[in-house]
Order: sequence, then structure tokens, then C-alpha cells
Amino acid sequence: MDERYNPSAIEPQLQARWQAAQSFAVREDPAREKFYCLCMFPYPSGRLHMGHVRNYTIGDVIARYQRMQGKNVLQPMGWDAFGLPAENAAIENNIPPARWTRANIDYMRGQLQRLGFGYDWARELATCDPTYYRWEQWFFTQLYARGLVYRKTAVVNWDPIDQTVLANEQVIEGRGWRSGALVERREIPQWFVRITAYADELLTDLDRLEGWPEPVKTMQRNWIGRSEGLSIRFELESGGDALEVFTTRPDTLFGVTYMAVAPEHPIAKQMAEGNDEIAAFLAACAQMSTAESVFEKLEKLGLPLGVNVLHPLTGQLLPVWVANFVLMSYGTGAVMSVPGHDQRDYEFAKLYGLPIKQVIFPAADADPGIANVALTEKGLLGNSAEFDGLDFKQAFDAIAEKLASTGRAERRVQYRLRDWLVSRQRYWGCPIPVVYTDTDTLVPESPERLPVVLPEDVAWQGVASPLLGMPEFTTTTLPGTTTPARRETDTFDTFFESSWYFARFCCPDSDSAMVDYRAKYWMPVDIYIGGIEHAVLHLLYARFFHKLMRDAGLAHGDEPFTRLLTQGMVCKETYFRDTENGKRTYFSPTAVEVATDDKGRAISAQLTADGKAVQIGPVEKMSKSKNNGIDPQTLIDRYGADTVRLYTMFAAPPEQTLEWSDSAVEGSYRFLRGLWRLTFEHTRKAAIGAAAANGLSPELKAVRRRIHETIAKVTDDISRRYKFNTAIAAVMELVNALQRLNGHEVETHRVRQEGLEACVLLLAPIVPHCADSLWEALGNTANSLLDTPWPKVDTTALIRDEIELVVQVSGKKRGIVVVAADAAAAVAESAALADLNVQRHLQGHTVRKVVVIPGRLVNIVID
RNA sequence: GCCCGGGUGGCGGAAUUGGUAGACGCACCGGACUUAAAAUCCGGAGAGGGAAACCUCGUGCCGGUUCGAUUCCGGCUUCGGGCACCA
Repeated sequence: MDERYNPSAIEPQLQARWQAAQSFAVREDPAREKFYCLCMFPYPSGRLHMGHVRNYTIGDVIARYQRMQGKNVLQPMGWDAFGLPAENAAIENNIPPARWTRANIDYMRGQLQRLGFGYDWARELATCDPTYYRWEQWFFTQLYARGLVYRKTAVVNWDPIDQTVLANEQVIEGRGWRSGALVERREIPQWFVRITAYADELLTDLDRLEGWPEPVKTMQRNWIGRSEGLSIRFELESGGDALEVFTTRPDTLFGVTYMAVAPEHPIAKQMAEGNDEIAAFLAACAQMSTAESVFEKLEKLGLPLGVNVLHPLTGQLLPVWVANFVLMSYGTGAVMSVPGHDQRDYEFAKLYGLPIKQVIFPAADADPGIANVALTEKGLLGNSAEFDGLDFKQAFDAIAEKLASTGRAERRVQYRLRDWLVSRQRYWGCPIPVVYTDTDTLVPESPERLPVVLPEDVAWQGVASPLLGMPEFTTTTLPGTTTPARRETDTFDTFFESSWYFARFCCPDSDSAMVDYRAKYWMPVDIYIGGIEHAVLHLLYARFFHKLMRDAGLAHGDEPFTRLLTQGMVCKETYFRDTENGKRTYFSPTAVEVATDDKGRAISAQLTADGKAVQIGPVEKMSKSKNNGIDPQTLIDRYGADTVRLYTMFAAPPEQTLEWSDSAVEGSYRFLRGLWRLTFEHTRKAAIGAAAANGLSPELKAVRRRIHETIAKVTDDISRRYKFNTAIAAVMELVNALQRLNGHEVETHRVRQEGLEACVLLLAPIVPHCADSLWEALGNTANSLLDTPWPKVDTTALIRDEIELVVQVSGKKRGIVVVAADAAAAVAESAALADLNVQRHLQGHTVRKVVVIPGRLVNIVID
């Protein structure tokens, strides 16, 4: 053993040994309990960032811990390789996305290996490989056959200069990020997968996901947004198709004073013909972004269309307005407006002087009225003809029945969830396996012709997908014929690839099926670890896809992920400059110098390169687009993988946001160095003398108790609480205690040996390289540390004779008394009353009552 | 705007089921060792008062429940995440 801890020597050596011995390769073994530990695979953006390091360290710690529990542990790794950044790199540097992506994968694979993560690399997959995406093309054709995919128009962000569709991220303040052109809404044909057909199951199955965090389940419930209501048809005064709306509040029907439709609604479009004012309003609305966050903050504006509908019960004429806050993609694109009882309708009515009518009255006597604000709570009906006096439920039923009897309405369950739009007008993605005849009839590809391979050797001209200008790709024939056909140039949303990769990891080499029998052994994933930002979209799509595969006979069980651990963001402040044309350039924190005041707060920042000021932005998730990532490589080079792993686990509990600061890493390095030296000094001296006949001294007994308390705590922290920071703190405390244990007498030596072995085993999942060396140095050469069983608690070592009780007087701590561990309440009480400081506080007061919490405290309540 | 989280010393955080607020670590200060530096070791520290014992205040803000609240409830404030084409 070296006297000094030298990670740069031991880490690569051990990693080479793991690789040579294929230490993390696993196969199915029905005799053993399996554990499938999965982290969300990375997008190969170029280099690992801190979020990756945090994510993959958590996963590796859990995987190695489970392995020491004797389980057959699968921990795979792969690449979510399609996506927008590769196209941006291609446009900027003229590198084909495939080449850029594969180079990034190679580099990042090396970084993961350098961090010592225990992956079964034989299972590595990249979603941009045809061997992977051919199966989702195949699956798509199956879904098509089952009626679960369809084509429909949808609104996209259109850049009129670059002639391309923009992602929401590429729209900055209403303008295209490259061209600066005002973005337009444009309707184009798109592909959808019918997730709404599974909405109910996706919702109800959440109740069975006991291993999922409650907030994530709540977010998914709200996202699916099930509501029960009435679909009501309002006849147009002029005849023609009725205006159909959905409402969850039919009890307010008598309070409807106008109707509102989306700018894309057929009625609005129709009325715009020959009306310049309406046409101009629709044109203005057509400049809105498609992002809901932008849209919801818009000033609510509208215009009367000059048409009326008939109230279905009163026959009263109601004007139809077009309003910028009604979304065509929600429900029918039309809403009935009840300004008396809906705040948004209320504000709109006030703005345009539309009538406001109160038809709901609180059951209680206090009537707040609707003079200043809508009354949105439920109550009793009034001003509602024969329905007056009914409550919500009664009114709902009565109005539903009455409208249904004349065919004007029916009960309906509506979801906020919309069908999944899976087509993208982009190059770097999986081609959608469909061809079109010369009359635009679509025909799905036949299985024999799959995969439809994406051409990788492409040249970029402008910003549009190069597929559009590649007749060798687009020109084809109808499957099974020689009839000419045109190939679809849209590709899949990259969420499509990430919705089933966990199943493919079980059998990545399967070339005759999407997944095979091996998936049955490994699935479901026992713990899935990834960023909280995926709480809804990715995790909902993956659950959906699993159910689709189940219904195709390709998966078992209803849910893919038994437990979910959502790690918090790794955040960092942002730095930027705005240029005249509205563009914003972000600078890396490493390229910026920050001046602080004497309290350590940042007051200004300048770019090191030019010495000129940059603006300090908010603390945000480390990301490529905000350029605020910290490169972990620098830290790995300087301190080694174990220190980086230890620090990221120690800095905060996994579910919490981690605001990165690299100054504290030093402490983790010092700790490992200290443990190393302690072990070195322990092992270079032999035990002295013979064992005493009458057992351990009280001091050594206390150390042994501490050792086993630590084992119990760390086990609980890792396996139940996933609180690695407190697990590490507990080991640090034990090491501090062992450091104070001097001498080499045989009992001392033996207790220290026991303590050091415990520390090494407890730290093994977190700092595997360092632990491996120390384990060997402590004389354990027979077995690999990887498969050494997790230490067990010696419960006899935990027994205490005496304990400390806190004594409070009226809830304030006034002293501590020592009593026997099994002291009765009466004994604890009299000991507490005997305490001098306690007596002082009791003087001149009467004891009202005494609360004794055994083993914890005594609270003496005085008047 | 809507949905979901968070706010505790100079800093990251701890307090697991309502029971000692500040574990562990960083930074800092003082001391030891050293020709010196690095490394290491010992000690200090929430704020205020006091020679000390000890006392008062203190977990974003306001209010409530309780013998007792960082923890539970109501209202606010502020920061972060998501909002369907970033992944």
C-alpha cells in the first residue's frame, strides 16, 4: 500500500481490471433475484455535464449497493442520439449530424468509463442506429394497423425567412432565433398517436405506483386532466352547423352571455372573408407562439364576429366572439362564456362591456355578489327558470337530462391531455415509415422493407432538412409493387426513441424481434433515476408506450418503472449579452469574472476575454442553450473520479436542486486522503499483547456501538431514504471517531480493524476505486469488493446502559439528565425535577402537567 | 397565466413519525509543527447580552393548532422546474 492516496494511479488500473474481467456483464439467471437499475440515458451533446455526473453516480451507488445485497444487477447505458443540437452543429460547422453525434458518443463514453460507472457495455445502444430504430418503425406500422395513429393538421411555428418549422425553444420573443423574422402560425399535416385512448388507464394506474414520488403523480394527474361535463350544441341563428362546446359547469348555463371561438375556428375564418377588421385580427393572432406559457400571458383580446347563436334553453340570442385566448387544439375550439362565474370571462366581459349575469348564489347567507370579481365557487342556482334553488349536482343532472331530451347535449368525459404529435419536420431523427402515392394516399411500409434508413452522408444547404432535396431518399415504390411512390420526409419526435429503450436494453442484439424473452426476466425497471424536468412528458410517454407494447404482446405488467427517483436540477447562474437584433448570447461561467460585495453577493461580472461587462442572469438548470454548464472533466483530472462522485453525493440530497459551487470539492478529497492515511497507519503496525479476559473497555464498547449504529444508519439512508449525503456524513463521523482511537493493543487494533472495514464497505458503492484499494490493504484479498456482502449490524453492540433525556420547562430546553436506558416514566420525571437549572425555572410556579416521551424528553408545563 | 417543488448560520446542508435547531463538510479566525511554504494536527464560531453559570431572540413573511412547530393548517412572498417541437 502506498503511503499517499493517489487516485490517478489506482483508478485507471482498477477500471482496466473491471473491463478485462467484464465485471459488470450480466445475464438472466432465474435462480437469483434480479435488480434493474436504470438512469435516463444522455443526449450526446459533446461532454458530460454535472447533471449527468449526479444522475449516473446516484444510479451507480444504488446498483453497486444492490449487488452487495446479492442481487443480479443490470445497469446499462446508451445514447438518446437523435435531436436538434446535432442539426445546429451541422448548420454552424458543416459537420454531418451523424459524424458529430458519433464523435460525441465516443468522447462521452470515455468520460463515463473514467468515472468508474459499472455498466454492462455489451448492451450499449444508440437510438440513431438503424438496428435500434427499425423496431420503432415496425412498431409504428403495427400501431397504424391497430388504428392508433392518424394524420391531422396542427399548428406549428413557421419561420417565413428560413422556410422552416421552429421548435418553441427556437422562438425568442416571437422571432426566429436565426433569421430574426416574426414567427407565423401555420397549419400543416402531422402524425399523431392516440394517447387519449389510454388516458383513463394512465390516470388510474398512477394510484398503484407506490414507488413514485407523490408530486410527480400529481403533475401527471393534472396533465391528463380528466373532467366530467356536458357537450352542448348552440344552434346558429343563421342555421348551418351548430357551435359545439364542452363545459364542466352546466349549472351556469343561464349565465352564458356570449360565446368565444379560437382564431382558427371555421366560423372565425368564414366571417373573416369580406371583413377586413376580423381578417386583421386573425392575422395578428397568427403571430402568436404555439407555446402555452407565452399564450397564457397574452392580453385577452377579442372581436365580435357578427353572428349569433341561440341559447339552448331560453332561445335568447348570444353573440359569437373570436378571442385570442381560446385554443383550437383544446376541445372544440369554442367555449360558452359565463362572465358571472368565470374570472377570465369576467375580465373579458368587463373589457368589452358584455353583460354579466349572476346565476349561482352561495348556500351560506354571506353573498359576495359579482360586482368586482366572478363568483367561481359552486352554490345554489338562481335566475335559472325551473332550475332555481338546485345545487350543483342536481342542476347538472336536471340540465343534462333536459338538453339530452332535445338532442342538444350529452354527458362527456374530457381530458386535457391531447394526442401525441410525433412527426417533426427535421432531418436528424428516425424516418417515419410511410410512403405516398401520386394522389397522396398514404401507405405504411411493409416489414420486409424496414428499416427505412436515414441517409447519413448529407450536405447542408440553408437550414431546412436535407432530405427534402434528396430524390434518392424520397423516390421509392409502393411496398410490394413497382408503382412509383414518394417517401415521407418527416421524422419522429425524439421522445419516441426514449419511450422504449429500457425494454431494448434487456436484449439489445435481438434481430428478429423488437424485444424477446429476456425482457420478461429483467422488466420492469426496479428503479429509474433521472431529472425532475421529465416528470410529465418523457415519463408519461414511456408509460404509454409500455402499455402499447403490452397490448401488442411485447411487454408484461402494466407499468415499466416500479420506483422512480427524480433528481433535482444542477443549477448555475447564467451570463449573457443582448445584441441589437434581439439575439442573446450566453457566456460560460468559466469565461466570466464576477465581482462580489463583502457579503459574497455578486454585484457585477465581466468577460475575461474582453474585460467588458456581461449581464448576470438568473440561476438556471445547466444547459447547452444557456451555456452555464460546468465541465466535470477538470475536477476529475484534478481530484479523480472518487472525489467527484463523493462530492456530488455529499453536496445535497438527490431530489433537491443543487446550486453548483466547486469550492467545496476539496473537503471530499481531504476526507478520502485522511481515511487512506488512517488505514495506512493502522496496517503498518501489528497488534500488541494478548486479549484481556474481561472483554472490551467502556471506551472501546462505545466505539463498537458507533460502528454498528453507523452501519444501521447508512443502510437505511441508502436503501430506504436515498439520502446519500447523510450516509456520507455518518461515515465521516465514524472515521473521526476512529482517528481519535489511539494505540495498537490487541483489542484497540481489532476494533479499529472492524471500524475501518465497515467504513470501506459502506463507502464501496460511492467511491469504488478507493474502497477497493483499502479493502485489499486491510487484508481482504480473497474476494472482489464488488461481491462482498454488505455489512450486517451486530445488535448486541447497540445496547446502551444509559441515555440522555432532554428536560423542557413549558417547551423550552432547560437541562439534560442521564437515566437508565429502560427507566420508567416516573423515574425520568423525578430525575428531571431534580435538575438544578430546572428547579430554578420552577420556582414560584405551579406544575400543571408533565409530559414524558420515553427515551426522548420530559416537558414540565408550568402556569 | 396554470400545475409541481423549494426558502434553515458567511456557504452546501442536518434535524427520518410533531420532541435538544444548525450534525457533517466548505470558507473563515486563533494556535501547534516548519528556516519558510504546502500538507497535517488542536481549538473557536447563529445573532445579541453576560466574568461565568446562564438568559433572550432565531428556520422567507403574517396568522392558527399544540405541553411542544423547521416539521401540521390558512394566507402571502420569493426562487426553481414543467406547460405538449430543448432533451
